[in-house]
This record gives sequence, structure tokens and C-alpha cells, in this order.
Amino acid sequence: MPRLADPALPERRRAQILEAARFCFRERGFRQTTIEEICAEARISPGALYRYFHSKADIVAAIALDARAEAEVAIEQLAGAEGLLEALADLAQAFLEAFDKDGDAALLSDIWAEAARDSLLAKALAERDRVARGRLASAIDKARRGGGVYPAMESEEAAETLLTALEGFALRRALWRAEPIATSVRKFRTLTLHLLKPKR
Amino acid sequence: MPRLADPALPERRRAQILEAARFCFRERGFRQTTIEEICAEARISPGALYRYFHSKADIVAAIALDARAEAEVAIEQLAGAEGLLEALADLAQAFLEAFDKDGDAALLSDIWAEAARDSLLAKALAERDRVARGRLASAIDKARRGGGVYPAMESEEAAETLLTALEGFALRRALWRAEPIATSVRKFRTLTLHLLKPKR
DNA sequence: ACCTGAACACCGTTCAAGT
DNA sequence: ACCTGAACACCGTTCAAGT
Repeated sequence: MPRLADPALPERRRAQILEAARFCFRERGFRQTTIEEICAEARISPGALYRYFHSKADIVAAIALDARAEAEVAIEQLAGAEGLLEALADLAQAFLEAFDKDGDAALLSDIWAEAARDSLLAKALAERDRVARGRLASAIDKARRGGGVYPAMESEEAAETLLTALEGFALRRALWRAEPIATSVRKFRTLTLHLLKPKR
Repeated sequence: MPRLADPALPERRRAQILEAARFCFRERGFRQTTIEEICAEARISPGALYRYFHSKADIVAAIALDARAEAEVAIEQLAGAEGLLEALADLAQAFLEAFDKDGDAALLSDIWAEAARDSLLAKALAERDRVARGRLASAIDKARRGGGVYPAMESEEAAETLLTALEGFALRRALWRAEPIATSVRKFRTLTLHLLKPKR
């Protein structure tokens, strides 16, 4: 009998459950997926699942934060990027793709709806957003100092407006998978052009 | 025994149920509101409620379309408006207010999440959006012909981008009731200024 | 320490019975 | 024709019992 349990077990179990949940959510959506299904997929019992997550909502919250983190990798890269406009188009592409692996589109709105009721998740998302906005604002400032762009407004506000619009595009795609990602990216790009006014 | 039942009854019942549901949703949100609570508020039995709505989701859908209709009154007025920029700011104000009567903010994201799974609602919202976009595009065209604005892009695309951003602002407000509506309106207004480039 | 799975509580929906 | 409300089905969560 070991004095300490495997310290990596909890993290492994969480990952195992999250992977199963993501699979099910993509398949059938958040609401139509039952805990029992997640348990079957993760080969674990309901009792065990609840050792690692407080609730079903807690599971979406974890997935939400993961998905954001993935999309935000592109934001990290804004700082070092050569062309701000190019980097922004890449960011849009990454963000739209992160929530477009079929089924995931709806997940984005589930997350939003969940956050509107779960203030912990809302706070976590707000913090992520604050960071992303700050990074984008810095990148804009840097490009402005370098003479690459002549933004139409304060960098902070430009950053916020751009991220707001990007989120808007992503949510529209979640509802109406009408146009290819590239088209949404192009529209976003046109917006950045007119807000950031690059030197020609 | 009447040969015809009161033909206005169905519509009255629906209105009665919707009013009760709106009240409950504002109070506790869509998910936490039970059919039983709506029934109590509407002074009707569950069985009766299901004569008028197919499901709980059907009730949110109806509320969603109502709320949109309300916000879209402002879009109707774009056509006749003198100053396009002013009219757009009014539109933003109306839209943000329509989803800001406390509790309703979360409703906006509930609607979105519901629509992502309910293709009938999604189609209905898409149709509304198509109309709104068309009206806004016409208004932009008219202002352009009148020499009032020099839009940075095709009118259809400008309209779409503006509505997308507006929706984005509304959804952010749903999560983080951080800033006064007037501030969001001002940011939207700044965006319109830079996309529509009014003559000075 | 970790897990199982039956049991519980809750709630959306239906339906037999009433008027 | 319209309604009632008890019953049903389903599912998130808990907990006594196992290893």
C-alpha cells in the first residue's frame, strides 16, 4: 500500500474526461450529451467523474478555457510578427478554425451561454480577454511607432473593436455555416485595413 | 355550445405564456426556469401550455424573434433618417437596450445557443438578419449617393460588418456588464465613422 | 485513496379523464 | 374545444459499499 497515490493521476483523469466530453459534445452538442455518455466514452463511472469535476457545466468551462488558449497562441505571435496585418489575418484564421471543427461551432455559443450564468467562467474569460486585448494593443502600438500603420483610434479601443468583431464573425459562423472561413477572414481583414490604415 | 371557439384565444394564451416566461427568464435565466414556474406565473397547467408551444425551446425561440423585432424597429427608421450616422447610433442604442433589461442580457446568449442547435430558429434569425442587412445596405447606398458618406467598402459588406460588430458588442455586454451602454454606443459610433467615412 | 453503480431528485413532456 | 394534474421518462448528482 503506497504512502502517496500517483500524483499525476488527477491530471490524467481530468484529461481523459475532457477528451471524452469534447468528443461527445462535437458529436451531439452540450445539452444533448449526457453524463452517462461521457462516462461510457471515458470508461469511468459517474461517481468517479464527479471526483474530478463539480458539474457538467464545470466540464464545458474547462473545455472553453482550453479552446481559448489554443486560439490565443496566435495572439502571442502578434508581438514578434513582421507584418501586423498579416499576423491579424492569421489570428482570425486560427480563432475561426478553433471553433469550426464541426460541432465545435455550437460549442462556442454554449460556452457563451454558460458564462452568462456562471460568474466564475465569466471572470476567467474576461481575464483572458483582457490579456488578449492588451497584447493586441501593444502590437498595434509597436506597428504605429514603426510607421507601419496609422490607426484610426486609440490602440486599446482598436484592439477591443477588432476582437469584438472577430467574436461576432465566429458566432455568426456558429449559426450559419454559410461561407468558407477564408471569406470571413477576408472580411475581417478588410475591417483591419480600414481601422488600422496601413501605410501604402 | 358555440360552433366556433373564440378565435382570439390561441393568440391570447400564447401572449400570456410568453409574458410569464419572459418574466421568469429575466428572474432566473432560461435553464433555471422550470415549466412549472412558467405555468404558475401564467396561471395555466403544463398540459395547457403544451397546447400552445411544442417545447421549452420553442418558447425561447418565440421570445427571441419578438426581441429582434423590437430592436429592428430602429432599422426600419434608417431608410427615412436624415443623418445615417445618427440613425446608426440610435440603432445601436436600441439594440443594446433591448437586450439589457437586466436578465435579458443572458437571454441573448441563450437564444444564440438555442439557435445553434435548433435549425428552425437559426433559419428564422438568418432571415431577419438578411432583411436587416439589406435595409442597412440600402441606407448606406442612399447616403453614398447623396454624398453624405464615402464607405470604405461595398455597402453590403459594410452593413454586415457593422451588424456583426454590434452583435459582438451586445454579447460582450451580456457577459461583462462592465461599461454603460453609452460607452458601447460610442465605440460603435467610432467604428461607423471609420468604415463609412462621412464627408466632413 | 479511488472507484462502482444503484438510488435519488428534479423537471420536461404526455395523456387519461374532466368540463 | 379546452383544460387539469397525476404519471412517465430521462438525466444530473450523490452516496453507501467495495477494493
